Amino acid sequence: MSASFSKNSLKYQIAQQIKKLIFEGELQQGEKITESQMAQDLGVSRTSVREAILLLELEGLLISEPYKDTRVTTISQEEVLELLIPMRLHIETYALKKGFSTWGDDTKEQLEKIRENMRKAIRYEDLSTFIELDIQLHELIVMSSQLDNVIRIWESIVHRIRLHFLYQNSKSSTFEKWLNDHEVLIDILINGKSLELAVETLRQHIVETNIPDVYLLD
Amino acid sequence: MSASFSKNSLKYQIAQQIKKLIFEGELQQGEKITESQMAQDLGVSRTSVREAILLLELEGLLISEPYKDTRVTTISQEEVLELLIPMRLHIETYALKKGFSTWGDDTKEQLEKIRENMRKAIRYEDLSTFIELDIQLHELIVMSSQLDNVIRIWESIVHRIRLHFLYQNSKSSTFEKWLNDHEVLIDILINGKSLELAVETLRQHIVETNIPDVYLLD
DNA sequence: AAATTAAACATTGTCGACAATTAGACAATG
DNA sequence: CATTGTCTAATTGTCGACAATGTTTAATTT
Repeated sequence: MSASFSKNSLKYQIAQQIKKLIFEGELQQGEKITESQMAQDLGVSRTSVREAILLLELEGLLISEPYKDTRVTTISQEEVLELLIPMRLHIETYALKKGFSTWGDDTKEQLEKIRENMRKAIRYEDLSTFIELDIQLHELIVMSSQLDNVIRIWESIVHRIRLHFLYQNSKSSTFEKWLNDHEVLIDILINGKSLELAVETLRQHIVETNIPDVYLLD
Repeated sequence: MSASFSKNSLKYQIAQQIKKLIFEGELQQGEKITESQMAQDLGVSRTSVREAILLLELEGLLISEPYKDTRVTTISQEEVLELLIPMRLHIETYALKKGFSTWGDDTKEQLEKIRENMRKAIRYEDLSTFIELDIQLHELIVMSSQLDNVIRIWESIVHRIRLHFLYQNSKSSTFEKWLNDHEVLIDILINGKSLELAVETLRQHIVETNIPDVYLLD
């Protein structure tokens, strides 16, 4: 199974740049994108931009109507909380179950690095960087499973979730709580011997960092 | 929210045709697809085929390596049973919860039609048509929710599942059981007043038709 | 003969040009 | 006055050609 994706091809790079525009708030939900304009801005052909757009459309970040336009997707909070996050939970715990036993030193080194940077982000009270690192952490867990199908589905889900949380004023009240949470999780992932404990900690972590108490009925 | 997808654009048509080749067994798992060949066969340009391939790649049916080739995806039974089907369960029950109350007469007519055709398929002992109708039934449930994001994720999941079951010798032993199952499910969907009952019946149905007893631990 | 290099081929990646479709402005019609 | 039809501009859809890359084959060297 091809572990190495084609992250360096032009269309992926373009998709990445458009993603950046979206996640940094340059492009807001519902805002229009024109292929030719984007092609000119980025100095590439429209064909490549089209492929990038198709990519992002299938990833759920953009939605385009034929002969009309392409716009940044609008996602409802309900969908995020009731559908996307539960699915994310499924995927990540599955990836951890399947991959944990094969984790090498490199994975643990990356974990260590993320923890290091998280502590830094905390010292500088840099919330956005911290959130970025949180995503990296979860990405690492999924990537380490080396299951291509899992990785892809996860990406499409997480992008949608991320897009939604962009337009939520992140409450820094929960920030304090997250700090300890991450320390515990990473410690278990690096040193823990029990897969079950790791999975359960991860599950708890996702639920607590994402789902308001109101929705915890299921 | 744009309920009408762009199912008629060329790339979707091409994607559909390639899908057909896959689901009818013309193209087997791991088999290679060449863009130019496909373009020639279908009488369209390579660009359009490329876009269709990208579509199917993101839907999980194809996997392509840059400058090398594109092949039909290989999916493990483990992924299907432990990841994809549980996610499918999530999605369909969610779609039913959200959409059920807004179902109009047209939806119920379509349900009736599917039931009709299922009975026919049974009389002729046409298993493959029956399976096709089963997919249509579930598709209808999801489509009726009119939630674009949900529909997309569902499609990508179901295509992968379908691809997998293609290469499983469908046991006709369970066939008998399915017949009654479907009658009950459709009856509740058409006449049932209780959403909860409908959801629970659907859940039961998916579990029973897809997951071998061995995997029912969760 | 085995290993290495180089040329030829097949396939995918990128591009600019042209066609098809849509939306909006504006006139013709009842 | 509302409606319908027609033009125009903007945008997306489709195409064939050429560039970049990977694979195979054949020649060359040891």
